Amino acid sequence: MTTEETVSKPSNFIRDIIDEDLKSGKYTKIITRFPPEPNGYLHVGHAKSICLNYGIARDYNGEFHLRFDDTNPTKEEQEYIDSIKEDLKWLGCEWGEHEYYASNYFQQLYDWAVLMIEKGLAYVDDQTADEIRDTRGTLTEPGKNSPFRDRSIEENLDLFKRMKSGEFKNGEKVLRAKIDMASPNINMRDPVLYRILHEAHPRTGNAWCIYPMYDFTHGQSDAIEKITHSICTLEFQDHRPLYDWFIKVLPVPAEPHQYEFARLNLTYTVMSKRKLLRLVKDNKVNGWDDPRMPTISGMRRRGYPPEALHDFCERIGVAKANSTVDFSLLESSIRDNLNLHAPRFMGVIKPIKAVIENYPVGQHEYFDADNNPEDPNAGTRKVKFTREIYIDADDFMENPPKKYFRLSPGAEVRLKHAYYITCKEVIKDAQGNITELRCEYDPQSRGGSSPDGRRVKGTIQWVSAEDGVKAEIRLYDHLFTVENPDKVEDGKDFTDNINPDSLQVVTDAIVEPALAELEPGTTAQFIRLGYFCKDKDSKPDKPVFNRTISLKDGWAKTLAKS
RNA sequence: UGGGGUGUAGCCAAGUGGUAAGGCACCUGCCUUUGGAGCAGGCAUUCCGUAGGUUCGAAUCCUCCCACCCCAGCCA
Repeated sequence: MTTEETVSKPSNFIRDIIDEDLKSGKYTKIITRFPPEPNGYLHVGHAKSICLNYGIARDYNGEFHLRFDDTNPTKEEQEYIDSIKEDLKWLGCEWGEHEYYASNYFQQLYDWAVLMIEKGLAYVDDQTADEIRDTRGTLTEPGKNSPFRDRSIEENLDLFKRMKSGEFKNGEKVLRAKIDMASPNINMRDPVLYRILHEAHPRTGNAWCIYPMYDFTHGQSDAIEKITHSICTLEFQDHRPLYDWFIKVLPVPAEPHQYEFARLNLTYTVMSKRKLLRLVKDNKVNGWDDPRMPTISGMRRRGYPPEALHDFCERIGVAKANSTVDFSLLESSIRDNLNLHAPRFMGVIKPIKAVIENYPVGQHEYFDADNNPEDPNAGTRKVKFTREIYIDADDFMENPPKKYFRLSPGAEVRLKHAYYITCKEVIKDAQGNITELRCEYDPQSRGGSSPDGRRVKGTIQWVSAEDGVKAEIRLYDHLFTVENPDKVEDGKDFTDNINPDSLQVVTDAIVEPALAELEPGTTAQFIRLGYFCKDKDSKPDKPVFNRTISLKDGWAKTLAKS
């Protein structure tokens, strides 16, 4: 019998194209690129593109370039450049020496623009932005030629040079390609190549006051870097003819090709930089790295492992159909990864004190607790057991329903790693709130099983009242209450769908002391509760944890069904 | 009434003329010192957007139609 070890490598239509290009000898080396505009933070949609581009370069022994598409200084900032690089590194991308900026090519692009003029393929237009818009035509009607379209080459050359030298104000003139104002593809109706922007650029400072447009920049930058497969999202499909036109008309050093795939949409969130920026600017969240944000930095702070994001990007596939992925698919990748790798600890979010009446006052002992049942190499740690402990309020019910096998009066439950205990008495305050549980333990059940072999179904976590540490816990839920936040009635917008309960802060949780020692950024499992990531806001005496994701709750499901 | 795309299960997604992969979700059991995890099974009655056609045979080829997405920035 033979078992075929098929390591599932991602397959998609782009890789199919690359396979063919390699097979036909069109290329011998594949070069891809990730081309962010530094005008915001990266989000999980970018992660999809990164995994696609970087994954291809890696799997085909090719080359991966990071290229900032920094052609619009009115929106771009160094802070964004820095954050993008940090996020890419965290995702495990290595671009080595291949860090590029479209702004590196400004001079070459300018020279090519001059060449376009010389070939009669570009002209300086004096029309205002409004006039250009009004003469562009509509989806069904052709546009009208600009009255400046037939200027002489000499005049165009002169004007363009004067645009560059700063003689004109913003908006006074633009350089346009001379293609076809009647083209059914609006992108071909004499697109603007250069606009005047008296604005300092994060990289080039005040060296330029004219900046190339995306269409005049992207393909040529690809060609300069000898990118073989320029992969972008669907909305650029209409730009491909223009992309190809520049490549054909200009003496570029290579002939790259553009391929488009569908961008990622996720339920319960928004995925446009514009909207994410708004959430940040309007203080709907606490910054770009708020753990509720779908940004890479938000997910990092939330405690999502980068490997889980890779796994997710692999699972969703790459295709051309618009789609919205269930958030639960992302959660599945997160849980799968964390289950295997996250160390386990005990903590209680809503502590109730339980006193083990028959456990001697002043006595204590240590139990060995496995750090990760999924990973024998994770080892064990000591947890301290004492007469007074805390358990979670959710693990006790005075009047439990059927099949509830946690603690209740007279019921027996197993304390994880320790003993069986039985609740003997419930102490309440004047208002009737439970303040303390009086319990008894079975000394025979040390380690969590008894010689008589009796079955105790329920196992709960606990923390010693002697060495438990107080902690702040931030419980997160979806940022929006509906699957598609953009679907709103007239007069409303996506912010009307913000979930008012997306963040709940618990300040008096109690956790094992070992958790206070964890490095910020570490994600651990709190047994039976979920995964929690130590936040950078932690203080030595007051650790702070972000709930990354809860554990699946089978009990909640059976409750819901009954 | 222009151009460019896309329609396979609740959500993603393979499939490229030979009789509908896989994952998520969901449902059943089993197991369990996390009601987690794991294991076993179920989950598109040949309706693969719809209607025709070609073919021994069609999700795959052809034709009509329908639905949805993108494009009229001196944004990317």
